[in-house]
Amino acid sequence: MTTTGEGTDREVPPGAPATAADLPAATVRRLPEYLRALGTLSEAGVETVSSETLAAATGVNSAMLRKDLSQLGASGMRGVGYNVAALAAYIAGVLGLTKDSRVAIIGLGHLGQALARYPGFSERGFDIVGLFDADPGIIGRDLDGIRVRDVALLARAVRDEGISIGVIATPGAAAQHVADLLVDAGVTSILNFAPCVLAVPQGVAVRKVDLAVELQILSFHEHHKTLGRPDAQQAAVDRDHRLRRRK
Amino acid sequence: MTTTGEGTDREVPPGAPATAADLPAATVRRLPEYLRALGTLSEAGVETVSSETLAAATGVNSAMLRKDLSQLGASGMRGVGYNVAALAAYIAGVLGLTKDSRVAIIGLGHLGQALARYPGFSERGFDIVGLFDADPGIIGRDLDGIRVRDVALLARAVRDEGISIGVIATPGAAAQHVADLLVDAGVTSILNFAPCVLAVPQGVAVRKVDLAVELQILSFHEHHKTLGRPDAQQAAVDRDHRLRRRK
DNA sequence: GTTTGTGAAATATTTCACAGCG
DNA sequence: CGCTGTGAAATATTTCACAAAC
Repeated sequence: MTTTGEGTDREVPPGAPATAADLPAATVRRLPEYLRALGTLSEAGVETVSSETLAAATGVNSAMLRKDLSQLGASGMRGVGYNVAALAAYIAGVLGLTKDSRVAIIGLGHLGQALARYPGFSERGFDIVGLFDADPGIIGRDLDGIRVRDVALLARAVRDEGISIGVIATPGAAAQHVADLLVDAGVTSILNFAPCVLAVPQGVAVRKVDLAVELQILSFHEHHKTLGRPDAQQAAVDRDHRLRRRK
Repeated sequence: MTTTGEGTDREVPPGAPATAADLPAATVRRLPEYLRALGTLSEAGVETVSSETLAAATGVNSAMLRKDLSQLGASGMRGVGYNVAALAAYIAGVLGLTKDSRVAIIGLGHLGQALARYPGFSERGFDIVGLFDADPGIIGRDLDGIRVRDVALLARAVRDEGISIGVIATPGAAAQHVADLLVDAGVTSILNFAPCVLAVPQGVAVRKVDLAVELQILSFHEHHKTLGRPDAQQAAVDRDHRLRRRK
């Protein structure tokens, strides 16, 4: 068996499994996908799922899925599959989603405002409790019941309101300054939408999302598709096209 | 043009270098970062940059940067570094950014509206020329001079208006249908913000951005930081903290 | 002297393929 | 039987380290 060797049987303690501390980064990236697919299955009333089916729903290879789960310490039943509800709860525990996290968004231009109103955050356990901007024209504005505050008040709010995640949606030029404020206030998880690399101390996790970068990567593929082939291979595309739809 | 052709051999044709077709995916992901950093340097009046400096500005190892560039076919000067302007032009060529791409956004809820107004797209060569939604309450609305059309008109618009990239910002339930419409209309590059896996035929490139997933990954790190250590190691964090800022 | 370009080593990640459990 | 769990093989990616170019 994996590790956890102990007592009579694999009763998973509420918090998180003993092992989960140093999962491969690639595995961690996939866990939220698994969780989402499990949620869909659960809503559909499915109680058990095979690695093959769950892998198809998340776009990965089934062996990789099994390996990911076994590294987590989760377990299925041979010949049967995984219990959907139990597995979802287990993954949620590993991801630390058993209680909601409190999030601040800094920078309320178009993107920041959209993020502040994005329902997917609260649906998945992230409470947006603070909105901050430096622009007097934006400070004081009300977004879905939350008032935008002066970024000068950020540090205190982080401490007083238990904010653990900062989302930076400012222009690139302001992003490093905001990151410094967040770090000084004790935030160790940052999601950065500004198009720049942030310097932060060891121990602070930063994830970067750059929307234009995604388009540029698509542009690369587009460019080399039309470049590499005059027009061929379109047949194969059309042929496969009817295989999609439904899991 | 791209390489500033040198004499007899390796005259790179305007479009892209001879080699660029099958770059490692990891390299392609980094090219937009390099390009952005080069743009910043260029604006600052810098003419030449070493792999060490450019790597620092993009958060990668300098050897990897050099390997990436040499795989592209780009070249620097030993003892000197890379010409900023030439390298930027070269990478832009490889990414197919020499001419603007035409983009449609489907789904104009909060996120879609923010994307439609996001200045970073047009700044980096992506023209948003079509906005589509299925909601009669949104169709007809005007966003920064572009009118939102009925999604039923999508296929024709793709063909008539030379749209090559589709951005899906609908709820998950509608995303696969929209993807099918796009694919049927001939779009082969899709950026998907909906929280679901899209099935598309071979030859269609899909990139997925799920904002909640990013927060969940941060949650994992946060969870296992506070879990693994009662409170230690904060000293090291604070010590390093003053090393940031400025490259 | 500095910095590129790159083999070779080290890691990380994915896939195969099958023993073994339920 | 079908399906999990996992060694071992295959790939992919990153880092090291140094010779060659300027």
